Amino acid sequence: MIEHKLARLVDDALGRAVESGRLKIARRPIVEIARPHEKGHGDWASNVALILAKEAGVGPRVIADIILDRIERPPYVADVTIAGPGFINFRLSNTWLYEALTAIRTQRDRYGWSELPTGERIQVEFVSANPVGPMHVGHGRWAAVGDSLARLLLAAGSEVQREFYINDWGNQMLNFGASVAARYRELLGAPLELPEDGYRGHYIIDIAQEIVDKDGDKYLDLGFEQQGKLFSARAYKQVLEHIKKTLEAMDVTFDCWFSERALHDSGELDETLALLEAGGYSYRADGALWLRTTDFGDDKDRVLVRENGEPTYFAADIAYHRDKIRRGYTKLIDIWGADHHGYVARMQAAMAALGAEPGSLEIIIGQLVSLYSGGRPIKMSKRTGEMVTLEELLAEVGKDAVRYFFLMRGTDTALDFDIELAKSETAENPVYYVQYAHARICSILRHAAENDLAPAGTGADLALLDHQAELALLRELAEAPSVIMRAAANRAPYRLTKYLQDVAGLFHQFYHQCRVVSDDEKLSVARLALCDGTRQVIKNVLWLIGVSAPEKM
RNA sequence: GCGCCUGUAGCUCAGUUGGAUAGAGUGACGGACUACGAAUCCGUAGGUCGCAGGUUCGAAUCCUGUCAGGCGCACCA
Repeated sequence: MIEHKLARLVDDALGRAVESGRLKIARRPIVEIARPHEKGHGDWASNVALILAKEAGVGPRVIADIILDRIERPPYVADVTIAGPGFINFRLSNTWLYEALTAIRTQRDRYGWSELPTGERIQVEFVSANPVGPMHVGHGRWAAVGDSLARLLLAAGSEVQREFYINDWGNQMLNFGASVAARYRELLGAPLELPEDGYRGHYIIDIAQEIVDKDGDKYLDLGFEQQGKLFSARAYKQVLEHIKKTLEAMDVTFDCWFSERALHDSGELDETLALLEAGGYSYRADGALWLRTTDFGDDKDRVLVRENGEPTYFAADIAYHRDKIRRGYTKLIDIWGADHHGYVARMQAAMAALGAEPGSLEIIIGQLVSLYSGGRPIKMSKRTGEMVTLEELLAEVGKDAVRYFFLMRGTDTALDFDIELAKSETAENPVYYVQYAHARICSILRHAAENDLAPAGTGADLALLDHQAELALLRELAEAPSVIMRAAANRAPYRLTKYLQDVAGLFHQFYHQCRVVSDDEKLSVARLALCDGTRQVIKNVLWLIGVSAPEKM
């Protein structure tokens, strides 16, 4: 990437300045190159002279001068100047932009991807919705964020595995089963005896109805408890299938569906508890077994095994993370909703107790989603009178808009999702703005083909692209690799939507200022190459957020 | 009471890890199709970066305090 080349130029000059004794500093700082906001300040700038001023005991402009005198100027550097308080500004010649365009059109679907593997094996665990009912819109956000993050990490050169943790054990499962049993009895004529904290959703009736349809009153004589066990085992699979289908409709797939129950059955949970005890991290008090999470920064110790002998969800979760560690990932990423943030400290404490390396578990907390319709908040589904489900949202606004909207905001800010806006096919809707740019380019390329024109191959006269709109677009396209790397490093897929809007905007501007297919064949061919490169970049970045790149709309 | 997140244009939000004159979209107003997609583009207007201190060459960004909103503080998951 160009900024790395420039950083090296500055760093080399700095090295020479120090060697010659002209500049006295103890340590050379990491040279950072940034894009100035103001176009008049050149294409790239370094602030290294300002950083060094204090230590060197001379003014930043003096230091900048010293560096400037020693800096190399390869052909792609048109000009280096000092400005303001001591910024070193680079103006680049256009050749590097043409090289970037050629790279896009050579690397194709791989443009923007890292050429070097990181050597990391990263596991991303996300959604992990309880299999006791339909997913809500919040789950959709974690699905979009988690899947895009996985794609980003892959592009950044890591090996990635996606995992869904199935909470198929514990009170909620019993409760779920009991709720189905109550509905089952009701359907067969008995009065409704829903458990106090039972599930009230209509889908429970649907599930019970299915059992009635298939097996009739076969189970009616069983006790309430037995019915519950039987039905929960049977119904959760059904719900899980439903979850899977909904996620697939979002183009989100998992490499592994990990069962909590399996941890109990395999003895891994007991093993983990024994391990913690052997390490001296647990103790008995008030009839329960506790983990000393306060030793690792939690504000109170946490129960592992209840007074009644049942392990807590936390205990199972520790066994689960131990299992992950043993599978050999170099990094674990969990994506949780904001309603679980209170759980972070104890989980990190447990990781430390397990002897995991600090930082090996990253927990991303996503803030919650609120639904709106034309600016008015909605909580309930019109159809069912219950929570709006992810499935309904997908059916209503479509996969592309759902994924795009879920990635329009930083993960740590609350998200307002306006259904009417997502459905609208107008300028207000950024999904269409970006997709329109892609479709428009495809249309131009089709039009060109009808006139026997094709984008220039490599070695064509790209230097004809010197209109300011062309150069601005080229500059933006050339940034894709660093945008992608930064988004991956910051676990911030939402930056991709911003970038897409910038690229699409610059393309539309270019389109209005520069006629692509014209009588000037050479210029047409060069501009078609620019169109083709833009199309490729939009397509690649859309893939990273899981949104389609339509050729027609 | 404690912890996490968030306060930036009328509205919804960016702001690339501390840089130069804080940016988009939308809404409002005014313009641009006899040629490649007007789902587009151009122009105008709009700011005490919640508030008060501090750190330094330099702060929307870091620190402290404070106000406001969201979420959470289980032997639930």
